Amino acid sequence: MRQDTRSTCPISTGLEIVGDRWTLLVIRDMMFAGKRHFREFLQSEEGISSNVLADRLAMLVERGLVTRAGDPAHAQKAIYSLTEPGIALLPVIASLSRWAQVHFPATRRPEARVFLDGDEAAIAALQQALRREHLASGGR
Amino acid sequence: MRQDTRSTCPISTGLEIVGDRWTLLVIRDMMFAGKRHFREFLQSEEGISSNVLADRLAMLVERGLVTRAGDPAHAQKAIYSLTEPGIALLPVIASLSRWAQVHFPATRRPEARVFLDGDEAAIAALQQALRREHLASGGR
DNA sequence: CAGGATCCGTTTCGATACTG
DNA sequence: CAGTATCGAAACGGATCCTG
Repeated sequence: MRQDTRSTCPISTGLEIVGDRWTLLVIRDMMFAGKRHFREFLQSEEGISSNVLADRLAMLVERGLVTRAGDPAHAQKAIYSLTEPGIALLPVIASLSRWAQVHFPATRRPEARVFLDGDEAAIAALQQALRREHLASGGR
Repeated sequence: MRQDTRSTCPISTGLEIVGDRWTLLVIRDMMFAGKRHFREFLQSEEGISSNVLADRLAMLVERGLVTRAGDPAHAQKAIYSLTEPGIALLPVIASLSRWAQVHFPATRRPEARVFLDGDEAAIAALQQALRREHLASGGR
């Protein structure tokens, strides 16, 4: 029972997890802009709205890419932090970012400059920093 | 590190281009499953619907990731083919795929096995094959 | 028959007002 | 400040229809 009308593709993509319009943007903000609080994500220039942001953060926590620290019931602190699976997305985002800069330079904002893809040392260093931060703020 | 109300992130992501739910799936099918025709994309197990598929293909052609060959006005052949920017996404998809397999093995379908990330030679070879195919089927 | 357009019910989004 | 409630707008998904 291999082949019916539905043909399958020989790779899995992970797009079920990060394939929507906002999820990767939130993760990017945590990685490269050091954002930790609900309010900070709201202020990203792409302009996510609060209900969608709440939804995506909840999903990220549920799937284990992010943890939420602070009072579980009601907290006005709410610190979000990347877990290991989340941190592991760094090379993917770097790779995508480089693709965009090379093939669609027009979409690049003036301030956009970090260019990690291919720089293994820099990637590893940033990942280490994120790991340390994760541990510091309530880790795992 | 500067801060106003709209804080910006130091990298551009390319998500404006490939950040929706379907675009990367179509590209993946072209890369790894050798799909070329409208009908074939429709049959992917994720189940894209024909109106959405038509829309995404048109957008991919417009943005230059894909070309459409056949009679420009009305053709019942309609062969879609990846351009260089499209082909350049291969490492990104490979990287994402590996991430998913490592951190979310549960999402992996049994048939999913290709594992190119990190295998530079294999990536380059597949890209070469795609370039040849692109030239063969109406190139540029 | 293939590519794709059209119609329409359902889901998701986006903006903003609101609550603890 | 961290979210929720609400509601109109847009996108989706499915079926069907149209055109070579």
